[in-house]
Amino acid sequence: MKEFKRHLVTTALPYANGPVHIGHLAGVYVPADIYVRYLRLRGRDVVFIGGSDEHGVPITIKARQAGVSPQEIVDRYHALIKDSFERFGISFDIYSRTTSKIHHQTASNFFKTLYDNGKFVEKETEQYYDAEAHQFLADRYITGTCPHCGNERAYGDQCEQCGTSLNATDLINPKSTLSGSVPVLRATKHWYLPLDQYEPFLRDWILEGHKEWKSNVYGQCKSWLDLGLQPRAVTRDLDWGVPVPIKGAEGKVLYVWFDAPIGYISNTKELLPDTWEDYWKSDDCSMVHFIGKDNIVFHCIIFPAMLKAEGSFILPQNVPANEFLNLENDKISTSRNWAVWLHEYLDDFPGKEDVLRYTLTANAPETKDNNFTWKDFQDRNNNELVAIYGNFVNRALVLTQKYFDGIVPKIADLTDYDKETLAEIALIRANVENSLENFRFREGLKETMNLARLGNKYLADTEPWKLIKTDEARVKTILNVALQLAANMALLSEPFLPFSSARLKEMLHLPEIAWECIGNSDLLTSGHMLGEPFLLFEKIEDEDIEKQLKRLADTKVANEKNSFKASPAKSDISYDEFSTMDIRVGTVLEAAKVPKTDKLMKLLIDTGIDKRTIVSGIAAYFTPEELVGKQVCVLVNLAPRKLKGIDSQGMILLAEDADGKLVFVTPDQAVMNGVVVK
RNA sequence: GGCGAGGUAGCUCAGCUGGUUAGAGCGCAUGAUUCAUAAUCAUGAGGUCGGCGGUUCAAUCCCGCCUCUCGCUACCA
Repeated sequence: MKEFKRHLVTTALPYANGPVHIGHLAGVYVPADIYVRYLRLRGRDVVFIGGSDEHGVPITIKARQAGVSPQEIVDRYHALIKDSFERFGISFDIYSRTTSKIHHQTASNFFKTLYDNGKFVEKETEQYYDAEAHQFLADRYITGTCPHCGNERAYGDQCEQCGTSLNATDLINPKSTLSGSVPVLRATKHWYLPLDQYEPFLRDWILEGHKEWKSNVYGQCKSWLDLGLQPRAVTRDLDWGVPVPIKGAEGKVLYVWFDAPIGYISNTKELLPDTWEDYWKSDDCSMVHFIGKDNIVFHCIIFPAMLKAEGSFILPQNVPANEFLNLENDKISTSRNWAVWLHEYLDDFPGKEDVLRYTLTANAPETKDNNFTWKDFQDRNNNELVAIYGNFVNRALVLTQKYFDGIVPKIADLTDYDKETLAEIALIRANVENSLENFRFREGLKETMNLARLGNKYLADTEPWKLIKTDEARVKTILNVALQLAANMALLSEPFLPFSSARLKEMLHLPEIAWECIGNSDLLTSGHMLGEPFLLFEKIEDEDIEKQLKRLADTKVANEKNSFKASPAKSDISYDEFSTMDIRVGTVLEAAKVPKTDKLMKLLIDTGIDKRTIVSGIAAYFTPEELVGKQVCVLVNLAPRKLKGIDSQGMILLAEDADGKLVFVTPDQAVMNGVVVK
């Protein structure tokens, strides 16, 4: 592995419309912080960049809902996020934000450079425009009736009732959420980054040049490249963001995914106004992006293409993306409040920052999605941190206190076993280093704990509490060795457990010692006065865990209550309008799954009028066998539509339950096919 | 459906380019021990390495098919 002069470590910018939860921590911030702390301890030149992502449509919507300005929203969450990271010991060199002046300038200049060098393609498309509010509407600003489930409050990008993703133009009766007026389609011009042109470069750089990347990252990139890249719009019609810095682009801003990664550059600039280019534009700097798997394509495909287009920046050396963390066997979800929020954890478990850091690292989703449970959190604290690490330290200190008044005793003679034990430290250190250099944090942590295990074994084998009656000189040697192990543990565990490391150093009255000294057996000199022993970790009781579990159970109950709300009645219609719908009872004659789809079923229906083909999205809930012979209600005068190449002539009526399950609306006695439903 | 990642002991995970009896931590059982927050130490039980085929002298590791989980994507009148 090439030795770099400088290191630039970035973490995904959390979106400033909500607080940070354990999923963010486990996937991005904890591993990044371990890596950075390690590099610093090795004396490497490293900058650690973080910040809030504060632009984009969801923030403007949240602001509108709360009746405040977008700035107020981002101010609130930026402050909350920044503060909780700080309390949790994520050791950013800077945690800034994309609404900063310097970011606006940087992003603006970046765009301008690409524009001036002809790196963009201009395209005109038709988008909804609100004539009353005098602006184009992002998909999220348009509501209307979902063509699938009839929800009248579906958004232009997605219906939140049935989960379908939509195009704004799909909506029935579209309405602008700004003015309530009916939007009109109008042409608008945007700039696109022609990603397709960068395909050969990306292919060579990633697929040939970075085979060492994690398999999930490499595989995802390969998948994208093999599918073929499309030009992507880098601008939007919106009034919240970085204005597009060219003439004729008034009212347009940079699309949020274009401006956000530039935030890494801006924040470095803010931190190091004079020397930032040493990190961003010098081949002897290694840049590493810590992200979650949802961000792979942005950091491995799009941002590198942007950097390449600009021309003067380096590309990331690695992008160690993690998978996702689940919570108590369920997906973490901000909207469902299914999460452990960092700021709440810090309040509920004061002084236990390292317990969460430990649990999240030991169980990090490095290779696949993992599950966080409070029981596991308690077990790892009680059985590992307390029983192995804390206990060993406590034993060494308490024995020294008891026998030698807390003064590091002098070594008489080292036995072979003593020497072997001490020699083990350097081996463990090498293993930890190797793990961390290769982004294997789980493994590094386990290795670190092996040092404490070694200490416990050493004490059990040498039994100083027995020897004290017969051979005080030997006990002095034993405790000296044990204390050296404890001191080494204080140093070795620092990247992972910085708070405990500091407390242990304090307990040992250990001065600042270089990482390279780990493995030495004279970190504490004889005659050195130790501090008062206190407990490094405390047990976590069942009631603490039960409190957290109850909170989650309450959330679940609340979610179930909220999940089903009968949608409000639609506006009145006349009988004539109703009677235009021709609904008949029909019988299913044949049913077969449509190949190459998950949900579509092709049905042949005897409507009494004729026999016709209808395609319906019910394959997930019914088998063909149970459908044949069934009587159903059919809207027969719905305009035909092609689905997967099959002409669908009508619609089967179904009721969708709160959990999405579909149920037929069917006559409760057999009737003739073709009978009218009214 | 397409693509990607994953399916290894009760739980969480290792297993690097195929090679002797498949490993670790936690949990469990038994024994030892009492300096220590009943904390530790030793020993042990426990796996048809998702299923079926194939390549090979030899496959957890390579190839094909199937199946389950997660993600991206298509589809839902």
